[in-house]
Amino acid sequence: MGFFTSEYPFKIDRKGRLSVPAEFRTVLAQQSSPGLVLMPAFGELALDGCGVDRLQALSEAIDDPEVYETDEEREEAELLFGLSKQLQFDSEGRILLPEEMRAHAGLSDAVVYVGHGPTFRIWNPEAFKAHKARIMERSARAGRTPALRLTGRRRKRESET
Amino acid sequence: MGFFTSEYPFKIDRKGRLSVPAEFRTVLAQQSSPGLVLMPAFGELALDGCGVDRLQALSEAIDDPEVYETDEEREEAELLFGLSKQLQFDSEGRILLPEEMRAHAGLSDAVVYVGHGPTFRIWNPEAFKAHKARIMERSARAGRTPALRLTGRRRKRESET
DNA sequence: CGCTTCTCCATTGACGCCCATGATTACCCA
DNA sequence: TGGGTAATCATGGGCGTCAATGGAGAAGCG
Repeated sequence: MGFFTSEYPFKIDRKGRLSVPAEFRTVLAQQSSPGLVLMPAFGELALDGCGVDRLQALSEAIDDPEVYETDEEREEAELLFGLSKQLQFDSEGRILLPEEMRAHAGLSDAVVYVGHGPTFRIWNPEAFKAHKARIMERSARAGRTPALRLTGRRRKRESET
Repeated sequence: MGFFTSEYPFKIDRKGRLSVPAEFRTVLAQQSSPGLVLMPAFGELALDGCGVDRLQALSEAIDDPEVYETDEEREEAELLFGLSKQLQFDSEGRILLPEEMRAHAGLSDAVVYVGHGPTFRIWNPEAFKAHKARIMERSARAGRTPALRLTGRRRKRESET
């Protein structure tokens, strides 16, 4: 399955329509059902997006007693399902942003799409700029170079002991 | 899977296009999806490149709760996906270098590809020359002969005891 | 009947596709 | 083995197509 990368600035038109980057659409087109899913990103002026198949998998995980360890976590996950919306593209590859989504992320006339691998995020542009700066500064202060990992630290620690 | 070796000087044409070495393309052609992935190399005037499969694996690791233990590290990884770009070859095996990439590595009209094994790097030629000299000098001063390793020291020690 | 939401069409600018060229390399055959 | 030939590669440029965006009209819903 595909994954989402890169940043794309896009405009919201006067009718509340928002084009989805062509690259994202080709990834989403590989899914079993067209369209995409949006949900609010908690604590950020942003929306989280993904394909329908991911929500299907998350839905199955809700039933798996191994996945959520506490009732609280499960309840939060259930709430997120309620806040999610499945949206279809129009013939030009646009979606109509629901009002709650625009309100949550404080979107007026522009957004930034940011690929996160299996998901992507739709940001308020100013909020994203600030977020990015904050993350970069934090990682620099921690003397760390941001890196992608294939495996966890735990495995390394085990071999050290 | 293949690996990347050697150094190749290449030109950026007036339209911002950059040929990918034929040797690299044959390695990349073995992947499940054509094209390549570029991301800025932190702290260097260079870009890191790899095949799509590698990023696919890194993408799956994002969902694994064992891999990124802290929210900070995960946020940095997500940001890196935003800074990464999936690029397709044109019919002549070239890519179109995005403006941010050129800006990060200070690329004007020439680059040097350097194979790093599972990945490769696209360098600003002057920066690479300086980098190479610095590494060689450092290893000479440390009285060390550069060497490739198959396994880490730690594991070796364990097996000795 | 008014408002929202799809469908259709238009525009413009970027990007991918095609063709061309020179140079090097690999290949073949005597 | 050596020379000739064909193939491949790096590079350049023209042009058609598609993507992003905007707007007008038709169709659904309250």
